[in-house]
Amino acid sequence: MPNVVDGMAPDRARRRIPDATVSRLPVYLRILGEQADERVESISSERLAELAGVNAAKVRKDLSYLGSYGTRGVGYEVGYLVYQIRRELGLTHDWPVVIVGAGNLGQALAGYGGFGERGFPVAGIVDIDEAKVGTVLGGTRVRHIDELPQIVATKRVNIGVIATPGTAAQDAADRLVRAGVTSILNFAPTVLSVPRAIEVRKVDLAVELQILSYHEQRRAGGSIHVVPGSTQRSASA
Amino acid sequence: MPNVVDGMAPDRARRRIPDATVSRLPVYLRILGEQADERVESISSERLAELAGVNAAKVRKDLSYLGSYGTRGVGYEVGYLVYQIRRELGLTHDWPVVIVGAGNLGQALAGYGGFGERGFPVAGIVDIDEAKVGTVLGGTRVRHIDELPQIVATKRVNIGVIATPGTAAQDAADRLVRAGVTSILNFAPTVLSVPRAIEVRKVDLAVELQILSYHEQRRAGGSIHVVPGSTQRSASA
DNA sequence: GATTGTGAAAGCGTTCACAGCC
DNA sequence: GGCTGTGAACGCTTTCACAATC
Repeated sequence: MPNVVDGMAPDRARRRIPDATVSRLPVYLRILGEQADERVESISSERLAELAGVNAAKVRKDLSYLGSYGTRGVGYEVGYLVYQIRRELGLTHDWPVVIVGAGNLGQALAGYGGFGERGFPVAGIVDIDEAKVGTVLGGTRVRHIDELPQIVATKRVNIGVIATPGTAAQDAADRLVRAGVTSILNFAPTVLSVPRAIEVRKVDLAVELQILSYHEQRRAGGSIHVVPGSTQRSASA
Repeated sequence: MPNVVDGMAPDRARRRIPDATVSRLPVYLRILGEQADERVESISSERLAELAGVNAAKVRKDLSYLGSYGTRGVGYEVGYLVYQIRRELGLTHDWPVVIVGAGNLGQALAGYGGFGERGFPVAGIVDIDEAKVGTVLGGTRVRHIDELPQIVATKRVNIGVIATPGTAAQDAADRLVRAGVTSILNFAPTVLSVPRAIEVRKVDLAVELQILSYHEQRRAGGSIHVVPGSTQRSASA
């Protein structure tokens, strides 16, 4: 039996949590936060599942990887669960991020504000284009990409965000890695080549749209060239 | 048995393609397009896999769902494969999209340009805030959200993009569905409730960062409170 | 009585390995 | 000889179903 010293990680915390579960924990966390704001103190897997758009068994399995933090016949204490998920996700402190690329997307990300609120303050935004250097985005002055190592070192940045055009993305990644960043969120439509130790996640907006296009095309009946739009009721599922 | 009229969809095209494969086809498509631009006429699964950052068996399995379009001992003809993937993804014609929300993200998406190039022209952008109506973003004038039904009907829009704050996202979804949209790309951190027939995909930037945070936290050693940053060489994987 | 936690079953997705074909 | 196409094996994820617990 693992001893619990101070409410901190028992053995459990060292066991690897399945990727699929890790990707859902942030969703549970947001919902639990909202529930806490509404003074809800206890929640069942059934209710949490409903709010998260998944099924209850999945919620219970997911939460069981964190430990046995529920009470049978009752449910989960919201505040405690928030604490445990935050701890597991490493959200007990802020993770400053640096954004590479001050184009449209970089500007939007810097100006978005939601990052900082959720524990990912923008420590800096850089661009290779001298013309963009000095302009202010979301309260952060754009600096030249050559200053990347300094920003990463002084602000203790572990996470880099690539918001450059596809052609510049590999260079951005190389610079981030050299500067000491160990995780990258890549918005460019490019497969990055980085050392194995670097964690990369990719968000490709065009890919998402193309997946939707596939489903639209299917419901239109495949090869038959239906004019898209307006009065569809659509297929079954 | 559906008859094959003109090199269009054989039986194969009606078979459902696994989700995981559908999500990779756009990646192959982009790479094949780049290869075509460089006058590459034929490509092996090995090479395509390398460029896509996956393994060769996966590429072959994925492509086999489209049909047997390769040549043993040789590889795949780039141009033909591009054609087949585009057809399967429904990219033989444009899919105009409408963006709801002209805040930071909506502006970035409208101004991005990459959408139109890849077959998803911005048919309109709407906001509920009168103050934003009339301003021009990426060549498109912002219109009031009440005009949504008109835009969807006249421009034959099937895909809606939600770029509102989380609190407004469900209302945006309701309006999109009422206007006749059948697919939604949701950037708001909210689980949408929509009719089953509506296809929804979600992109949550904060979730992606939190997944990275999880991995950073793990490499830092879990409960031990390591100052993030600078001179890490990191763990094994 | 209600609800969790979890083995076991079922379902998907990935990888292997090799027959089939050029 | 080289490379595709694919059954079979494997591993991960989801779902079921029920004993354990409050």
